[in-house]
Amino acid sequence: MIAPMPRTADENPNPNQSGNGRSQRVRIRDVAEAAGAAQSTVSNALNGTGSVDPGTRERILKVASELGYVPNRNARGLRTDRAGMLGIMLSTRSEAGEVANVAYNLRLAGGASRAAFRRQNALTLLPPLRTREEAGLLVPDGVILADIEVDDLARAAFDEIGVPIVTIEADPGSPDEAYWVGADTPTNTRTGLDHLMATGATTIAYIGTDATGTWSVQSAKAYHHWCRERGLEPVAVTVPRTQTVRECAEALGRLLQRDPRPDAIFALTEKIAVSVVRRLGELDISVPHELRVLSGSDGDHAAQALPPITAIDLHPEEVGAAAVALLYERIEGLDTERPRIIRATLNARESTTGRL
Amino acid sequence: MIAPMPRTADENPNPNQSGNGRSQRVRIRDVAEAAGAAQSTVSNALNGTGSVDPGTRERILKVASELGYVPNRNARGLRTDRAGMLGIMLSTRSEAGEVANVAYNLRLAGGASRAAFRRQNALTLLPPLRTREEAGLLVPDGVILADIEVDDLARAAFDEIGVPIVTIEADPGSPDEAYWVGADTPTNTRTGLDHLMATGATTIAYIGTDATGTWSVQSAKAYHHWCRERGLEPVAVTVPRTQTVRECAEALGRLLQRDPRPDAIFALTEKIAVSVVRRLGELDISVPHELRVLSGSDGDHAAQALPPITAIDLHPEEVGAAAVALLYERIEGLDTERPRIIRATLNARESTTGRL
DNA sequence: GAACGTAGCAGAATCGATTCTGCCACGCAA
DNA sequence: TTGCGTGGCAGAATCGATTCTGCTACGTTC
Repeated sequence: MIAPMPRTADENPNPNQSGNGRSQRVRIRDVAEAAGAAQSTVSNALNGTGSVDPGTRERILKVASELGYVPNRNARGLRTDRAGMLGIMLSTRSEAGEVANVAYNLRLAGGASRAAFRRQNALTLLPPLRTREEAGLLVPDGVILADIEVDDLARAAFDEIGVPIVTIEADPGSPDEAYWVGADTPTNTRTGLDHLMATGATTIAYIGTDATGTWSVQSAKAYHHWCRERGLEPVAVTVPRTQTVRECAEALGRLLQRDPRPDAIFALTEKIAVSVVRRLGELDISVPHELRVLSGSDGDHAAQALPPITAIDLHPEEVGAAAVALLYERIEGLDTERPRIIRATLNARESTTGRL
Repeated sequence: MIAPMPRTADENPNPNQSGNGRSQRVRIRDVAEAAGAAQSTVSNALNGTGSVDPGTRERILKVASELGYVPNRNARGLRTDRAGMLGIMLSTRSEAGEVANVAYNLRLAGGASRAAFRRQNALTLLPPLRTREEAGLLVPDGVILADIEVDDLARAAFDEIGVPIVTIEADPGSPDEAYWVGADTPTNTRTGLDHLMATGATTIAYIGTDATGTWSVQSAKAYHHWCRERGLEPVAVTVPRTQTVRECAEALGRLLQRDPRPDAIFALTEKIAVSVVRRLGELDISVPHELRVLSGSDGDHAAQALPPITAIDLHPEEVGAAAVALLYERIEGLDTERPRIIRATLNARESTTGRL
């Protein structure tokens, strides 16, 4: 009978092949042997825990790097009870690929992905989960919830199983919760409105959506405040969250019937802004001379419209990265600054400034 | 049946708080005790391995379900040498959020995410990785590479560390590799061209991109074949992969100068098609009466254009799900059918058929 | 009736990290 | 000199699953 091979120290002559056996990665034990130290010392040296002689530490780090040591995530996780991954849910409600602001969300996820990767953690894309049972099947160390609206089932599910949460924009259902990352929407909206006024507008209308998320709600509120402060009558309409071209055109139509006719429009989303500009082209209404248009969110489509649309860049990659950072701080129980506000910038383009 | 207390007595009055202690999940040992069986038997019963008496098996499954047992992923992974996650890289090259076909990619990732979740595996979003070292920091069980072009560094990196790969569309750099999922692009292109001809077109032009990915290359090739078969002169132009509105308008301009002027355009991407239709509106060229337009990829923007654009729906969610399935089969060494072709459907709309 | 094979299960080893426990040597104070 | 505290490290326990080994009871075959 052949004695069971307890794993030889021999080099695998063919390391490229995804062997049928266990992958022959360098273990902490190998580092310890090569450095002439105990496993515990190597672990302490690499993690900065315990007390290790500086000389010993140096030697261990050198050996580990030479051997190309990478800790086994499962072993570490088993001991520390960490999954080594964060979750991100781009939509907590919509079925299929019906995510609302596609470009924003993809850039958001990209930024979060990079930030997690830098910490050697995985960012996993979670499908919409509604119940505690579903959420319990794949438990990340923490979760980022985007596009969250009132009474969100996903938030409740993760709350119940004790997974730390950070939301993108404040959760309208939990106004006291400070663990969120997003924009200073009131300020951004006012900046946009001020810009429109500075370009000569006198009657500024507003097109938002009927979504109940914080961004949408806050922006509309800020618009009304801004108007009231100036003694202007607000002229606001909303489109359904599907924001189809037709719906946007109809909303625009309602605004154009107003008397006096607005000479500027603050459109909350890129999709609305693009549809509005296109429709104005069809109606032969000159942008920006007869009507200025500004978008509350920037992206390719706004930048490439004809004319290019002035837009507020919310920097979604930064938002994603900040969400990951805040989430780790929450997981680790650190009492850091929150919420985390990402400053937006206004990209002035022809739709408000005319040909440059 | 006795209500078995997993772990020690319940001393956490605030289950929402992420406890500082180890999470109190049910372990296989708890199931074994409650069912009066050995851990090994429970494991065999749950995994369908070894030989377990049907009665015992039944009892164990019942107990496990009652206790809400969910296996610890780290412990399992440590033993089986699996990460329990797949990676997906939406762009192997572009920096930042410059993914090309945003809507397609987000739906692709959504489909893959669901499919992985159903197997209790995580789908992790990987940032663009170019080197073996980068890829070694976070090693998934397998990886899906989308938007792959010739001489792709990401493919090489994962190949070197032995991570199984499935690509979205064939890898133009490895034509013999069959582990890919995608569309039957030649057939789809011909279907679109046939549709244009069936609606009365006689001179069909083509606008593609200069990307070197298989989809782009194959479609252009199919167009030329199709023309040759019919003795028609191909009229094809390309736009840079940025596909800005301006670039698309210029490409269209070149086509309109041709004599005879085309009466139909096959536009490869949704972005091109939308830009073309908009530009035609500006030029007062009637769609579809003077010029029919068809898009090689469907999405919201095509469906909501004015007029709505006939488009080929590539069913990206299905592609993503199939990619996950094929990847698992590759990981498990199964010799299953490959490549996996997802049948596309043609959504006929007004841009070719006129008002319905 | 003895020998043998096998289904079913219990017990223990194992994966590779972190972390607890305890030993040793050394420095300093009494 | 003796005693005590402590830095540094070795050894071993531990996390929770899978899987190997071997025992027992039962049936079958000669």
